Amino acid sequence: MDDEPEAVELVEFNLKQAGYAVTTAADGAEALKKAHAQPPNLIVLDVMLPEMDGFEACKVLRLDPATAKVPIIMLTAKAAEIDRVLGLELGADDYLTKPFSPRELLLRIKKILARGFLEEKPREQIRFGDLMIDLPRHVASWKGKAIELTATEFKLLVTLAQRAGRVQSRDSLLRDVWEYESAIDTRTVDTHMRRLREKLGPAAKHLDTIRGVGYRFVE
Amino acid sequence: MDDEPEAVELVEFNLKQAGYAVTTAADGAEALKKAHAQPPNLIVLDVMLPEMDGFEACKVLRLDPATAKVPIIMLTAKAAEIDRVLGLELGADDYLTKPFSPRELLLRIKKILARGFLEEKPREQIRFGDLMIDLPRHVASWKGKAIELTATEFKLLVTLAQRAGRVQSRDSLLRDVWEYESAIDTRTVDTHMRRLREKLGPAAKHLDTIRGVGYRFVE
DNA sequence: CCGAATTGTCACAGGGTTGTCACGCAATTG
DNA sequence: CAATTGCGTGACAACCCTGTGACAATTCGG
Repeated sequence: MDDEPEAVELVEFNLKQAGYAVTTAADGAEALKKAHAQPPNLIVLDVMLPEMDGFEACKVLRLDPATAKVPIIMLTAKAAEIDRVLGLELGADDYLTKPFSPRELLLRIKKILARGFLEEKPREQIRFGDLMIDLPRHVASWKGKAIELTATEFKLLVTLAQRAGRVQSRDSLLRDVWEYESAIDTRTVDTHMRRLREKLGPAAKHLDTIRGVGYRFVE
Repeated sequence: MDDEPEAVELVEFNLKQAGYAVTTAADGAEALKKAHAQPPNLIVLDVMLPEMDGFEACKVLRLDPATAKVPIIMLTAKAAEIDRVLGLELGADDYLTKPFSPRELLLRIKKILARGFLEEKPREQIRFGDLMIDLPRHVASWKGKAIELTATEFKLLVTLAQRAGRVQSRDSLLRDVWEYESAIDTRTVDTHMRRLREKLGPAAKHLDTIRGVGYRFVE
């Protein structure tokens, strides 16, 4: 996403060399369209773009829910523009002044991706030792062997595992798993915990009971 | 909120000069009404007020959920009153003895606001030396080793630690930990303090008994 | 339409937790 | 120094909480 074709190619080559999947755009409008259609993990944006400049594009990217949280690295030709990048609360995550070395850009990208990936994105797979939970496949397994779980049991396990370490009260579980409004006092949660434990077998050691408080998933 | 009009004006002038938005009240009842309608960030309260004295007003402010957490600075004419301010678990955050300079008051205000705003969000983890209390995990540990606590003991410890340094009366503890309405006079609190101390072992040094008043968590 | 699986509720028992009391000691008061 | 007040302690019974077995209601698939 740059205005100089050869510079774009240079960056693209280097990033692909480093193992990243790269998509390019000739101008701001095209970049926005592509980013919206398939939000990338990171956007490198040049301030000087035909049609729509980088500042404007950045603003639009931030307003679009699809791309609002995608990290953005801005490329500026003049050092003076840095102030605008940082000062105007554009939401750019980092910036680089031209000319820059591809290696420099790579370092910045790695840094931001490392930060972002570790904190954000709900994992599609959760692993604790020999226990694996695959959300999209809706399957849990112990030492590679699948565990047959009903829909409710699976949701309960996922809810506990996603907040691993944290104690969850019965009320909170009824809200998150059963989507109940009011906290009815029944043994529903306990019963399902029992069934879940039975089916998990040795993996049930991850499920702790905190008397008087609730349940907790531990490593 | 003072009983001497000219003193009120002096304080008001100085605070506005310093950039704060100030609202005044002629007596305790009016102060309570205004504070409830639009809770301020901080309240300066004179002990000597017509209609309702500062002690009473302070108590009411603490009971009202809307103002329960608003910092309060008490102004007292006599040094002897300080004991009541601090000892009776009124919940005043600081006090000043008359006569005082506006500059002195400003300093206290700044100090309290700085503290309050920085610690705004209730911390999820509380550390005092080798003692660590993890609220979401519902775990307390000493030098990395977990301490087995019952639900009540844990809540008692958290309540004390969160108001570290302040004395908590048995009544106040019964309200916060046990959620009792009336203050039943039993040895309940004492018994649980004993059990908590036993389990804490060396960490029990943080738990002070203030004879005739209550308990306090110290560093 | 029927049978199997899933799911929510209930009663009950065991054991940990908790509130209360009596008692003794230490600190405070006069 | 004696009396008083307040706190720590040990013991204990009642209670609360959780796990469990059972069962009916519901859903789902054949």
